[in-house]
Amino acid sequence: MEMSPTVKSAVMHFGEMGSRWGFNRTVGQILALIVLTEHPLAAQQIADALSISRGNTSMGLKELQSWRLVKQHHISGERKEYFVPAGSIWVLANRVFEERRKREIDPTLSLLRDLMMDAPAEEQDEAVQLRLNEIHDLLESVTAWSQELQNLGPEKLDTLMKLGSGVGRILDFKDKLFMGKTPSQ
Amino acid sequence: MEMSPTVKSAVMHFGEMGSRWGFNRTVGQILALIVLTEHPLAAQQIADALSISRGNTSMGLKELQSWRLVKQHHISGERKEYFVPAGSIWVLANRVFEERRKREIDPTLSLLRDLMMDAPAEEQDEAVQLRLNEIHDLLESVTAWSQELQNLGPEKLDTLMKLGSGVGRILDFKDKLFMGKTPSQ
DNA sequence: ATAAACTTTCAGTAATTTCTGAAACTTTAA
DNA sequence: TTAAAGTTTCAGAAATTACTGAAAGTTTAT
Repeated sequence: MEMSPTVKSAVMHFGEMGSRWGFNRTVGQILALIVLTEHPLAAQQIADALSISRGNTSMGLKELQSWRLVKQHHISGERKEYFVPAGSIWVLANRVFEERRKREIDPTLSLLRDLMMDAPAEEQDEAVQLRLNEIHDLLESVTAWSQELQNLGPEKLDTLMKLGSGVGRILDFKDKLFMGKTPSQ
Repeated sequence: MEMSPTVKSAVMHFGEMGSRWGFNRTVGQILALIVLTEHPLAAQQIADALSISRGNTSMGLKELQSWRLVKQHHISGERKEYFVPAGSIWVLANRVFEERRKREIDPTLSLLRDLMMDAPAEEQDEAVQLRLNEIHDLLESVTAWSQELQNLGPEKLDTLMKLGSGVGRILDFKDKLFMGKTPSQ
């Protein structure tokens, strides 16, 4: 399974970026390869194409499945498992986003909650509590909002994004309309 | 400079999370310490509080300045440089967000542009081109939109976030109003 | 110009993360 | 029940990343 020059560049790049995106080089490369290949790929084909060990390939595929970016695809009559992207580009982007939120924000949110519980009795550092509170609230808003956005679904989200600077106008507008009877949050 | 137990837990946690957030343990710890301390801190104080070498502290501070999360604060009459957060929690969150966009999305966007330029002449893999295009467009929308949101400024952004599921309703609403004359873009 | 007070750099070391490949495991078919 | 075809695991090796501390550099005061 030879990679075309274009695919090769893209795969290499996704490898480089891999670590910034929360996984490692190999995982990034495998993802790119699967996404850019029209047909399902077997683990061995992936290992060959990327010149990596079979073991590493297996780990990488497991990781990608845990991120729900890649899924197995059984071809009837075949013994091997094949792999394909778990959805459209849009779905994949969403999954990365969500998964990262889980890994990057949730743990901090939970620590902050704990610290805010424990501390009042024990400490006199008011200012620190305030700061922690502020961080907590911000992270909580972001989390809630990102969930909200995901619930909108692709089409509406697209509308919203295409709206661009129009968002500002719509907000002003809404203020006028609902002035005084804004449903709290 | 002793850290209170609360500060200590938070600092440790930010250290752990550091790598997920795009910097390393030490950098995360330094950031937390500076954010949670009411008064400006000198490099040496930071090194002592965290029990890390002076050299490492210097690197960390440099990194945090390159992220624009921390800035120098000169105290008149003092020879040392002190360090303080570069702004409110909200500003800091924004900076992290923006900086990460630069490091995680922009390079890919530029690679995709290149691949889309080069390739048409050279290749027959239509499908790959389509995929790359799709990824490119998605990343571009996200980038444009995140810039849009930052331009809204804190208050409006806050309104928007607090709006929650209301966003959906507003969008329907807008469709009715501007039906047919939606500004194309 | 010198020294004191402080900062930065960087070569080498330590710690962490990733990768390999062989062994153990699983599944299917005959 | 065995062997063939495949997968997963994991101990150790390789590669990468982070940290230390000593040396070089900078700035300010005298």
